[in-house]
Amino acid sequence: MKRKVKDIIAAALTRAHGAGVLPSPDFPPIEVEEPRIEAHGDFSTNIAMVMASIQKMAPRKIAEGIVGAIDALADPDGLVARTEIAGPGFINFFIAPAAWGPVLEQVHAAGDRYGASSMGGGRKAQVEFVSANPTGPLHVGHGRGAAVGDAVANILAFCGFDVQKEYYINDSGRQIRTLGRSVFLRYKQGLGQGQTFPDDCYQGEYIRELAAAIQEDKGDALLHESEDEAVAYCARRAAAEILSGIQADLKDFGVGFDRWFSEQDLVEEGKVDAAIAELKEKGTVYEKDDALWFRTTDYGDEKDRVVVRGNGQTTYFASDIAYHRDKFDRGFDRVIDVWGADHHGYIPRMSAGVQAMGVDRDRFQVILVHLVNLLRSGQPVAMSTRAGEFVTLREVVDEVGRDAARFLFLTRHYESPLDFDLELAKKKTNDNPVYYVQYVHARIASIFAKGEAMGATPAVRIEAPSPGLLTAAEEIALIKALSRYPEVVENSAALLEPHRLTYFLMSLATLFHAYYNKHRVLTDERDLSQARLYLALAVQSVIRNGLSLLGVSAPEKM
RNA sequence: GCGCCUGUAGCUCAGAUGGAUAGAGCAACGGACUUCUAAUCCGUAGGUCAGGGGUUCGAAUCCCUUCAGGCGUACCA
Repeated sequence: MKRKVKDIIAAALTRAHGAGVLPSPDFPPIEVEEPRIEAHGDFSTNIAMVMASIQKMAPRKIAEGIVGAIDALADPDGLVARTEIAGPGFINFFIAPAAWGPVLEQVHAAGDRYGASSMGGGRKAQVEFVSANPTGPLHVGHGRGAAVGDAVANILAFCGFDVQKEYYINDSGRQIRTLGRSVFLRYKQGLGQGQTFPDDCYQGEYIRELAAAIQEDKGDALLHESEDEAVAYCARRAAAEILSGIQADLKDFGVGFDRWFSEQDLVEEGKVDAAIAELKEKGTVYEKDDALWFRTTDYGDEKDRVVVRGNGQTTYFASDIAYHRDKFDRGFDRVIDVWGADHHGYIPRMSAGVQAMGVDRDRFQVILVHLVNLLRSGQPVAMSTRAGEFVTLREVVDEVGRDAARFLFLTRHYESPLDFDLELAKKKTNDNPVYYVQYVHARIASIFAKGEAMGATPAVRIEAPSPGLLTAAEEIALIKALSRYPEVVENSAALLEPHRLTYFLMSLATLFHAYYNKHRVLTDERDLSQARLYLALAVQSVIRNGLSLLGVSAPEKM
């Protein structure tokens, strides 16, 4: 609808210029917004004020010229019932109530694809997210990253990008060795070789469990191997087991990946060395204090960074450069990384890496997801990663359910810290937005069940009602909201902000609940009932559509 | 110290690319179930958009600055 109003304005501008009312043919982009205040109409434009200096005319005078040019030629469908010039020069548009009808037809015609766009033009985009080290189970923070990454990927795919979802496994390097050492020490303790357990080892109970499993399997065999071999064995085995746990957790959270990318493979295939060689070739590295430094300051970083340490080992950063080299080699036009906010200092460095490889900097984007504060009835739940005491994603999902967890993770902008209250997440009331939205879907399903029992024909589902039946204020408000959906989806995609969709769904739900309480869908009048069923079905479709982009189910019954 | 993020109603938060009189939920108070699911709705009340400058027809939004909080600032990952 907004699109059509823009077209009308554009036509009016041309006509006004042709009639000599507007001296200059130089028209700025037309912006149309929906005023907050109802009295200001359904849409309004500031075009007259923006053009004032170009046309060398007073804004209100220009507005008069434009309004005068809105005639049957500019508005062939007769959408505009009335216009007015207000304030410093706004033009307000009042849409004829009957003109909203076709929006519903569009919703029904497009079905599951309503709101989809070709914005991405089939370009390849990769979203890499979660990527937690396989040194321990996923916690709630990872859950938020998973919910955000998955939703962003879904939204981009819906907007015409060819999206691939990837998980990067840090299965090489020091943390994995520490994992092996931790497990081996617990293993030795289990066999009575009790030594002190260092602070820099992983403290969690799961380490003991892994050690116990190894003991059960291998007895004391590892004690007869060299320590290096034993630690390496523990590391390999523990990492594999933890990783399969992570994979199961994500699967049960409804998050799937197209590819699990191993850092170890990257190293073994020589891609890390190749990346370093490429940097050398390009002359962006230098040696200092036995180490090899990458001149990231050339790309805006605050200091240069080491890629090869004095001891000859490559850094994590070196792997990451190689990894991103590989991503772009795989043909992605856009690479989007979802990181925990504590890694924000890493962005300039990674961006430097990408640019040094000759990739345009805006093809690489990072979404920083801020932390989750876990609460229970308003009280913080003690969490200490240090002591290995943290609440896992699985525990949370088991307690509150997958839909609640996923939806609540998306109720904030990801750069805002999120309070996640376990008790609130379980509540089945107004306080809990998940059920509030899902309830609309179930309610409408229930109306249809009732309608069929009353003998409403299936035809109501596909036939557009005759115009003029859906004129209640609540009905127009619902249709307006539905007409905004495609724009909300596009904005979500353009800004990589799924919470916009979450908020849209909550406000659509509010409108429907209000409508439901005020009007009956199933009435004695057949035509009216059909019209309202047609509207209700459109609302249900958009709710389902939006929830599915967020990875949340749309139940028929609650 | 430097860098990034945040600061909007008592609480939790929306307000992309500058628009008219600042938005929602919760909490508080008062109402609505013989009805298609009350997991709902309606109403009342609540504000120096952290403070101060600037840019312009117009600023929560852009710029500068002060303050407060969070995070980062490794030859760790």
